[in-house]
Amino acid sequence: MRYSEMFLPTVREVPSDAEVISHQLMIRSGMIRKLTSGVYTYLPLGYRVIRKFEQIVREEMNRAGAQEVFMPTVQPAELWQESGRWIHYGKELLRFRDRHDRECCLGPTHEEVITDLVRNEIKTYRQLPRNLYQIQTKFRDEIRPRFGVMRCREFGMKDAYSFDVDSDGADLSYQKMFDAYNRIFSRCGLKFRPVEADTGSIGGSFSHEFLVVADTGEDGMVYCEACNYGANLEKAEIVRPPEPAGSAGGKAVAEVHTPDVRTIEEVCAFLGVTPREVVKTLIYSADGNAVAVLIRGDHEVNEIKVKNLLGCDSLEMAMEDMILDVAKSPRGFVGAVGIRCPVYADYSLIGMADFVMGANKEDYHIRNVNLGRDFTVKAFADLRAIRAEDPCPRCGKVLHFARGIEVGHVFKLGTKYSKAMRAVYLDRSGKEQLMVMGCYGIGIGRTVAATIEQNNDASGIVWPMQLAPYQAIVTPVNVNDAALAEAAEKLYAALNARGVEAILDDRDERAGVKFMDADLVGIPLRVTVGPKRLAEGKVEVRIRRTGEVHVLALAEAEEFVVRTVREGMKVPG
RNA sequence: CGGGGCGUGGCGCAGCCUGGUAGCGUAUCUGAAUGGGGUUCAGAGGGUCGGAGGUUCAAAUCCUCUCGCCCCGACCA
Repeated sequence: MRYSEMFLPTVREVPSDAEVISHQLMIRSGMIRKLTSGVYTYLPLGYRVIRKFEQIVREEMNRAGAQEVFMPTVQPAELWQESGRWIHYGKELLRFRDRHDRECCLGPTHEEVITDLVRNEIKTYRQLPRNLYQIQTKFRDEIRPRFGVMRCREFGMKDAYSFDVDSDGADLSYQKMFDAYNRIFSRCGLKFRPVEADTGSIGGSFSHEFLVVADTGEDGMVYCEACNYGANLEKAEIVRPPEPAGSAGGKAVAEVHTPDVRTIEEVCAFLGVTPREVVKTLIYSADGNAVAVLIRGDHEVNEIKVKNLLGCDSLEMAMEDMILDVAKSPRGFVGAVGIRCPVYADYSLIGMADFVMGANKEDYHIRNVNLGRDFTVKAFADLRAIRAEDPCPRCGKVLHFARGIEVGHVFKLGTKYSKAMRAVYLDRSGKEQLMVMGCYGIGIGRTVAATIEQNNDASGIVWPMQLAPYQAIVTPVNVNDAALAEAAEKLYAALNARGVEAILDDRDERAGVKFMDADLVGIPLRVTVGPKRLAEGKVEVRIRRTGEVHVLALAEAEEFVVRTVREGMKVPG
C-alpha cells in the first residue's frame, strides 16, 4: 500500500482523555476513533490488526476441532427468561422493545442462543461432542467504560461453546480449549498466565482466566513458580489452618467503655492491642437477609468468597437499619455475641482466643471473647482476601503477585444452561440426558490492546510480526530524488510480489516525519533508501524492536526482509 | 448510581476569579526554500466558546437547568 493513499491519521500529541499507553497509542497511530463512550470505530490500520488476530483465533479454534458459526446480536427476551438471566444479568444487559412491543436485548454473550440451537438440532449421543464458535460483536452496557477498547460497551469477542455427553467429555473439551488459548496468546508474543477464576454471572463449576501480565491490568493475580498454581485475587484460596493443640484462652469476658472508638485502628490504639487480637464483625445483606461475617482485624473480606459460600445473587454491606435490627447497635460496635443473624467465620478465627470484639452496644467493646464459649458460628470458611505473606495453597511455597488484563476466560458450565433450557440428548440406552457444556471467550480488541500494552517504547507501538498491520515499510528519504524513488519503488514491488505486506512511504515529507510515523505505527521492519547508501547500491534495514540496523545491498535487503518476515510468521508445530 | 474534574478552530491549551464581542501552539491550504529523526520563511482559511434559559447597555466570563466526556468505587472478554 502506498502511504500517500492510506487513510492513516496519526497524531503527534497525546490525547487528553486517554489514560493508559495502549489507548493513547491506538489513537495516535490512527487505529481507532471514539464514537461515544465505550464505542469505537476501527480505522483501516486498526482493523487490519483485528483481522490478523481473528485469523490466529480461527486457525487455533479450527485446529482444536471447533466449527465457526455466526449468531445474531438481537435476541428475544424469552430465551433469557428461560435461562433465568433476564432477571439475574442486571443492567449490563441492554434491553429494548421492538415495534410489536416484544422485549429484546443486545447479546452480551450467547449461551442462550447456542443452547437453543443445539437443543433443537442435536438429538443423540452420536452427534456429540460438538464445539461451535463465533467471532461477533457483543454489547454490554458497562457502568464505566474505560481505557479505550480495553473495557468498552460494544466489542468483538470470540465465543465458543462445547456440548458433551458427560462430565469427563466436557473436561476433555475444556482442556482442548485451554491448550488452544495457550497457543493463541503465545503466537501473539504475549506474556500471560492462565489462572483459576471466579465464574461470575456466566456460572458453572470452574473456570480459568487468561491474564496478560501488565501493571495497568484491572485484575490482580497470585501465582506460584514452584507448582504453577495461579489464581485471580478474587479466587485465590487460603488453606484452613490446623486446629490448635490445647485450648488457649479462657479469661473472663470484660466489657470496656470505648466511646466513639469504631475502626480497628481506633480500637487498637484505645485498648493497646494489635489488629491480630481483634475480630471484625461485618454485616452483609445477602439477597435482603442479614448475615454476619467474622474476620481477624488485620484481614480484609473477599466478598466474592462470601457470595459463593452463601450462594446468593446479591451481596452488599448492610444499611444502618439492618445493622441496628440484628446487632442492636450502630456500626463500629457490632460483635458476634448475641447477634440475631447467621454468623460465618473466616478460617483466621481458628485458634484465636481472648480476642476483642464489638459489644453490640453503642460505645462498648468486649475483651476476652472466645468462640464456642461466648458464641457459635454456622460455619468456618475461606472468606478473606489473600495477602503477600500467605503461602501457596497447593504446595506451601511463596506466592507472587501481579496485575493482569483478562483476555480470555474458559468455563466449565456443567449443566447450568442445558438444565434450565432442557438441552438433552438420547444416550445409548435411549434415555434422555442433559448435555454437559463449556464456554470459552476471548476479547478480540482487548487482546490487541493488551499486546500494545506489553509491546511499546517511547516512540510508539512495537508489533510482534504475527499481529503487525504491515510487516515492512520502504522509506525513500526524499521522493523528489528520482533515483531514490525508483529504487524504493522496485524494492516495494519485489517485497509485495514475495508475499510481504509492505507500505511504500511515498509521501513528500521529510525523512524525520516518515521515521516518526513508521515507529509510532510500529511496523517491524523499515527499509530506508537514502542517497549515501544507494550510491553504493545499498539500503538500510532497521528492526523496530531492537533498533538494530543492517546495511545491505538491495537484493540482500529483499532477502533479509522476506526471511525475517517468514520466521516471524512461523506457527509453532 | 455515589464522589471528583473537564467541555473554547482538527488536536493540545490560555482567557473566566475581576463581563467590553476570542487568543497561543500545532495541524490544514497556497507559494518558496530545504531534504537521513516531527525543517524554515511568507501568506491564507477555519470557532453560534457543549446546549437551553436568565441577569446585564453588553456574557466564553455571572446565575439556573441540561447534555456529553474523563478519573476513583460495584461489572467483565
